[in-house]
Amino acid sequence: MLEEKRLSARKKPKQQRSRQTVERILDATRELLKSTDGAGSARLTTHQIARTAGISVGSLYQYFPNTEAVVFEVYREILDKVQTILDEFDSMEYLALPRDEFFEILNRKLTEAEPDTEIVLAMLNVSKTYPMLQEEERRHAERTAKRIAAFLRHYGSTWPMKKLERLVLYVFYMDHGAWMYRAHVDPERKEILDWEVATVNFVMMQCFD
Amino acid sequence: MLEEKRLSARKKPKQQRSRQTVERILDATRELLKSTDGAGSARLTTHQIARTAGISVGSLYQYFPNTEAVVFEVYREILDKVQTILDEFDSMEYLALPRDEFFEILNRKLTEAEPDTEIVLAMLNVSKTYPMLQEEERRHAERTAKRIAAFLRHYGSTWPMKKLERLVLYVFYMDHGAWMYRAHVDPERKEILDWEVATVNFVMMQCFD
Amino acid sequence: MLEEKRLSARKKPKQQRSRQTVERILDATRELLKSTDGAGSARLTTHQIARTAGISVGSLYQYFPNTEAVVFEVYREILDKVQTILDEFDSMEYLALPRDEFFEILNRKLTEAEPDTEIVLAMLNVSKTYPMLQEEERRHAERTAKRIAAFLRHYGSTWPMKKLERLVLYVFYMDHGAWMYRAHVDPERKEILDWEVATVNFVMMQCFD
Amino acid sequence: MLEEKRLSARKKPKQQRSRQTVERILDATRELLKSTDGAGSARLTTHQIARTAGISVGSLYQYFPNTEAVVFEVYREILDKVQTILDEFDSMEYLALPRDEFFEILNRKLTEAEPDTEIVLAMLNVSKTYPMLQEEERRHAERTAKRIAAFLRHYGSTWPMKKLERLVLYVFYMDHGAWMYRAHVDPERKEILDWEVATVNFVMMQCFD
DNA sequence: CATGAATGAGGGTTCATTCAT
DNA sequence: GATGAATGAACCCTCATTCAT
Repeated sequence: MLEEKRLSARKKPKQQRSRQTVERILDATRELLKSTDGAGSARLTTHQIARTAGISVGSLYQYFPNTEAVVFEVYREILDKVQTILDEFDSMEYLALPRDEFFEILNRKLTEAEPDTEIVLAMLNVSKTYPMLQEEERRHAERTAKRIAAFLRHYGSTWPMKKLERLVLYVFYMDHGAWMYRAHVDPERKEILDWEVATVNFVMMQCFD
Repeated sequence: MLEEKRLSARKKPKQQRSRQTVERILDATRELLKSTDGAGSARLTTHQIARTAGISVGSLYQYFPNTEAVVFEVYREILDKVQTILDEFDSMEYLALPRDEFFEILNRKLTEAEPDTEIVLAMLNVSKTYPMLQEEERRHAERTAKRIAAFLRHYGSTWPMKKLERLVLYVFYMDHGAWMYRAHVDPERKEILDWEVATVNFVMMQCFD
Repeated sequence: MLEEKRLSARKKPKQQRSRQTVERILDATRELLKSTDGAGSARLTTHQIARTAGISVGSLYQYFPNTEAVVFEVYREILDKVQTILDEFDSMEYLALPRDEFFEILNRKLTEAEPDTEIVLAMLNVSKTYPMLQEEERRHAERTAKRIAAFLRHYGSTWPMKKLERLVLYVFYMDHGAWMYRAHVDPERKEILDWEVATVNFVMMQCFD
Repeated sequence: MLEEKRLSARKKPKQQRSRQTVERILDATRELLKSTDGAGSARLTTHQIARTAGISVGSLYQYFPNTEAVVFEVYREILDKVQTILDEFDSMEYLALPRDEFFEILNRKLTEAEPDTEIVLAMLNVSKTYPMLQEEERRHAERTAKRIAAFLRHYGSTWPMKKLERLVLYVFYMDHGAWMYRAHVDPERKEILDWEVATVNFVMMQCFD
């Protein structure tokens, strides 16, 4: 009875035209999210998105069951990039590297995964107002923590797995803060990147003491 | 065109009864913010607040020009506590302490400034949906950064002032992340506190290298 | 989680003004139901009702949680009249009458309970499109059947109670048809009344064979 | 201004494929009507019908100008069966039967005309929401009443024709009620059939007194 | 002052219908 | 012919804000 609110796309676009429409919707959403500049209302409306995308509301609803689903799609694309990077490092080639080098490269890659700082921040903000996004965020955090914890184990940490996961999770959330800093204060300056990497390294390396 | 929205209370409550009403409104707001559990979207409505406060909407508008102003007031009280602490430490007495002890005490005090974790987190969340709150948050961050940067200077950092301020700001935002970690993952476990203090210290102390 | 859709009024009107508003809403609803002439779309909209009542949609929602609730209220007033009549007959005074007289009077009273044929018919029609109204209708039917079955028992029918209830229910639904006849075909002509009473009597009296 | 809505099929399907498509549409509609279970609101949507029929909306509009027309077609097929039965009885062969036997057979045939109880009831329900269906229903009722009245005349009733027609019409509508009873209360139990036949007989036979 | 009734713009969503491919 | 993408009017409902009492 309690019909689960769908987030998945409603309809698989079959024709060329519709694939374009979906892309336009996602683009418009990204644009709007950015335009709020990390400072914004954090709530998009279907009409807004449709207007920006140059389509009608009806069209939006052909492909997405609700606003949240649109935002969800945009978000998932961002999160997927992170998982892809982790997949890449989860290989003989990388895991053979010396510990410090491995994490140095990994962390740098993750930090630079999404070049569009504004949109990541906007996502973190809006996610607060969409319950399903919150959940996805949390799931993503946990999955990521698990995988990085495994890397730490591989490199010889003797901490129990659960504790390792919590540590990574802590780094993960802490890093949200770094995003805010970047967006609000210092979108260009290089020093933040170094600070960030240094901090992440410092915290993570505790597990080898 | 862009009519500046008023945030200050409409009238200064002078009589006993009025001050009581204002206080009831603020209490209700705090209560509602907390009840969102740090996870919620937390758009408050004027009716909600009024009902919780046991007054009528009309009365609410006697004292506040709009919802944002109410939330703003609550927020300002929280932020003020931080400034008060900084005032306290900005004195001969404290500044005579040894460096490590000074920052140890300061950081601990700041961390414990607002005992009500839930409400701070709720505020961080809702602030995203109220532009004026965002601004206030930013102003607060900068003011605080300036003052702590001054402390770091006092204790001998040779970094340029601007860079010091950025460093503190970085710590400041990073700490937001720690709040989220606490709320989402680990409201009880003690280890987070140690990690947090260690991290903050690590980052800050860079300016003395 | 599955928040039961409310049908009860939202707010008890406290001031004179609001009681008027509620009355205006109900009047408008009745008017609209009738104006469809038993032939109509069978679906009212909130805007329609509000416009007809000369108020704003918002006001409607102050007193009713949704359109269905408004219609429900109108309906309940009609059904209540029937229950009131049954209450009246459930008394020493009436139950002492001879059988044929008792049912003769009862049936005539029930038939004439709601003088506004059109609105009863409209209700029967719209109820199809509002699940909660359907339920109420059914509840009403069963309650009524039970009560009249008890009367039949009192007058000596030896049929089992359940069967008696079914018989009355049958009469009840059959009579819906008579309403349609009246509304569609013959709003004035007296003969229908006699036919109706005769039919009802004929069917009911079977239980005394 | 009041542009008359077309109900007839847009094109006469001549080719094999087209007739098949039309048939699929009608089947889908019947299926959907039944699935509302006699209790449902039963506003069908064009997309629903098309999907169920396994065709595209566009195709549906090739053959029917709008949803109402589709339902209309389904309805007409049901009503036509009744007329066909009446045609059959309007013949020397049947009219030579004794009165009681004639009506006995006729009523039984009519009752069993449409074996699909659910769909008849669904139609009675949805017809309320389509003005043109209502009209058709009424036309059908009047036509049928005229014909049966003629039978009654043939068998010697001395009532004026108009009055006879009204009587049959009354029986006709009353019987709608019986359908509802069956659907809501007692889909299995045999007693209802006997009650129904008895009632119809009782009412009709009045015209021979 | 306090109350709560009234307002209506605006957001979410559906669906009949048209039309380019 | 068939397809399904696109449209937008229309419905439902909420909530900030005003104002008569």
